[in-house]
Amino acid sequence: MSDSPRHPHPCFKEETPQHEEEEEQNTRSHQRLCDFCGDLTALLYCRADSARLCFACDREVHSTNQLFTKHTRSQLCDACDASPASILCSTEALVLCQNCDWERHNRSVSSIHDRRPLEGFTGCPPVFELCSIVGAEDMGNKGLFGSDESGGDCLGGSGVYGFSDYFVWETPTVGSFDDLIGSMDSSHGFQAIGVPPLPKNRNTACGRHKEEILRQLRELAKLEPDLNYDHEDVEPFVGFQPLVPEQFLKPRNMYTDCEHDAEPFVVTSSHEASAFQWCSDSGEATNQVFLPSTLLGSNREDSCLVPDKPSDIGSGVSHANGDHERKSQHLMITETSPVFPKVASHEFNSQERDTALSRYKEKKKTRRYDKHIRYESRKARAESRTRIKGRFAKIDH
DNA sequence: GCTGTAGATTGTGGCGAACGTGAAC
DNA sequence: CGTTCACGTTCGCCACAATCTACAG
Repeated sequence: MSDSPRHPHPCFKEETPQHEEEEEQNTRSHQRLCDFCGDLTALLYCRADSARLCFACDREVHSTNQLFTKHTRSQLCDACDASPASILCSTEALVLCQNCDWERHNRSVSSIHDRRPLEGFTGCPPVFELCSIVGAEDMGNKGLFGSDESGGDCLGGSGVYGFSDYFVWETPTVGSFDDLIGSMDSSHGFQAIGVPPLPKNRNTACGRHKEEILRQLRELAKLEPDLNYDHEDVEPFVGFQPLVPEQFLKPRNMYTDCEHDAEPFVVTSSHEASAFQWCSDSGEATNQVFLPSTLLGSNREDSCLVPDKPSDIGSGVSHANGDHERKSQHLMITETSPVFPKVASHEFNSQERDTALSRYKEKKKTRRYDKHIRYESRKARAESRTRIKGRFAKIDH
């Protein structure tokens, strides 16, 4: 990741006038040609292949055998054109990789941008699913399917609705103990964070190359034999198999762009998976919180079990940071969860839930998944130090 | 509020041990 | 089913400059 830290990152540039920006964008689209055909603009990035691909080549490459379909692909970062995007900045309408996101939003002004994580996808999803994935559903309806009757959601209203939910995952599920910790403050205890209604614009996951995406999807749609199937009747996961059942059961795959991510979202049964999966639109289901299996252990409950008061648990871990303490947090919750008073999650009022939710979102926005060097001088120092078996050696003066 | 000082804390990377996982038997 | 092995991943260790914090003047 730290390929060339000394070079100014593409994101690190001054504001430019619009025409310069457009010009630059044109130049950039030439720079991000598909590694496979070398012709079309690359819009996706495959980590496994370390390749930038256009939609057509992506389909070609990853449909060749079962193994390739497991490759996770993401949109290509709009800023550096070289890394898989994992963050969507709605404010700037950009999809960004971790580095670019950090550099772009590190500054106080831009840090308030509306950002959320993006997910990759696997398999060879049909075009209408790709529309979902890249958040081009509206465009998809009009441009690909030639129908706008479905109300702005090409899958909307039907049972297959919501694939993009997995890719633009804003649903603030408690994913790690960090999140739980982050949800605690002096005024809150170990709060249940409900699953709120999905954001209205959650499907908008396109970045700067929205039009090119649409164009390529349209081309792809021409090649797709049966595009006009009935979405209600269609087998929703055909050609897209691993995504819902398996991906959901393998949390690391869900966060394939976030290898350091410490928020394993584990759904340990199909029942739970479906609960999370389909109930998001109904308010009734919003009380469910899923905890990582490591936290849940044998004490897992479908509802979140939390103490009324922050008291001991909160004070014990609220200041915690660092590996050791994080480990002990895991230990703590695992071991102490039996003593949590069992409070039905619906007993938490909506205001508390909203507060917890907003804290979660804020934390999620600022979370960094990759290693970040805070002090370059220390890094330089560490690199130049003498070592014995990897350990820093004492220098005799 | 500002400045200087002293002490405490943090962060940095490479190595190897420990650990986890899956396959083979 | 239990054991062994191979392989991949995670984590602790180390020294010390940089940074932070508290306090006094």
